[in-house]
Amino acid sequence: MESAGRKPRSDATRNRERLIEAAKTVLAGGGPGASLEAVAREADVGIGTLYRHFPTREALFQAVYRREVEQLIELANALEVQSPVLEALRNWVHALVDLVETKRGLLGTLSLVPTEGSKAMYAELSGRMQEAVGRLVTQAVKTGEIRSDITVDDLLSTVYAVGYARAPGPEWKAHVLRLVDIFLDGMKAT
Amino acid sequence: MESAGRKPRSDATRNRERLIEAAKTVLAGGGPGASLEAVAREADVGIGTLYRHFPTREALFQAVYRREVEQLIELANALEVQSPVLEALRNWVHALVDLVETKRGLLGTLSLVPTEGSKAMYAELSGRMQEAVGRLVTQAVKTGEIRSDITVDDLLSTVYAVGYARAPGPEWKAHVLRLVDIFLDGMKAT
DNA sequence: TGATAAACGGAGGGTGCCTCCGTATATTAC
DNA sequence: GTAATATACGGAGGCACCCTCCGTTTATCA
Repeated sequence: MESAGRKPRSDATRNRERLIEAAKTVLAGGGPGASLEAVAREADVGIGTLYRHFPTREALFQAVYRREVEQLIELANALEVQSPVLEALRNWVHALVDLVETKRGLLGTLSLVPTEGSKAMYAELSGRMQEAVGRLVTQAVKTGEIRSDITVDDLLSTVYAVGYARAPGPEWKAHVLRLVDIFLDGMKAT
Repeated sequence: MESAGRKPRSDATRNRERLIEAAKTVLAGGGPGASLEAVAREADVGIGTLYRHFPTREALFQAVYRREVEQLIELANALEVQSPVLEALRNWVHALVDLVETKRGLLGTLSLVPTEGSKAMYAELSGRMQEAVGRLVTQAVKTGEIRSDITVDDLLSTVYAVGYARAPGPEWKAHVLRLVDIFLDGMKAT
């Protein structure tokens, strides 16, 4: 029995995926009743299974966050062929707002203080994401759809700032999307 | 027996005070082991007493916060006679950093979403505080110790921004104080 | 198809949340 | 001073969550 070569059991992979999905659903909202036991219940697995896959809250957070960002990167790549590019950008930014909501919710609910390790992960993912959406921005500049002095940073930091400044609540998303859309309008080439 | 006219029992007032003090000590740090039961233990009262005085987390938060801000206002008044005024301002701002730390800690530990009621309280207290420290700023401008274009808002919003931007942790206070001192230096009249 | 490494689930011990109520005491009236 | 009573106290108790541990189940591999 070669333990290193053995394929991971199929139920393990499946349960891991279900747990990440459940964690996003249950915890990201951050509402009352959010708990790791609730996550396990939602994923329809035992609490022990949750802890085996994710020994710490941090590990669970990282898994959800990583998956979300990966999807955001894929989305940016997929949108590269869409036109007008500005519309593609708008779609992408709306997805980014979802990410901010999820991240804030998770951090709040799990009451985590970012550790050194998570900061490193954050930096790596953030870099890759920036590169992916950077291509969209460059393209939009090239086609003349947006002002030429706009950078990826302008866009991302504004979305983050707006998203974090607004207090969480039922109106959060609508409010943030509205402001973000105004900003996107402002980016249009005159 | 006129229930409305009766003086509050002395032990009640005392315990209330002890609870507020304990809440500040135990919760503001926000570290693990922070809990309402821990607050009651620290205050040396039963858990029932805590809940009688502060039926909700919000109520406890408000009591601590209000007391802190009142003290900050008194401090500003007391410092009006100190000179140089810039030194008085510096002392006051350091106390403000403590408040930001406490407030962040409490909100985090109690995982509160500000309600309408607390926002109103916040606005009222914030206004009174601004007025009190505003006199210090005005005076410092008059004596020529700081640049004449400095406003109270410049000072307060910078302290808040710096305080909230920096992630909580053991280095938080040192870091924030350093940045704030740099800003204060920058305020000096040339 | 059997052996076994890997994964599962949930009981259980500890803690926190909040309520409820019997007990204790500060205040008031006389 | 003392009795009456409004007021406050403390903590037991019921419930949920946290996390660990381990007996049971199952997917993989020979």
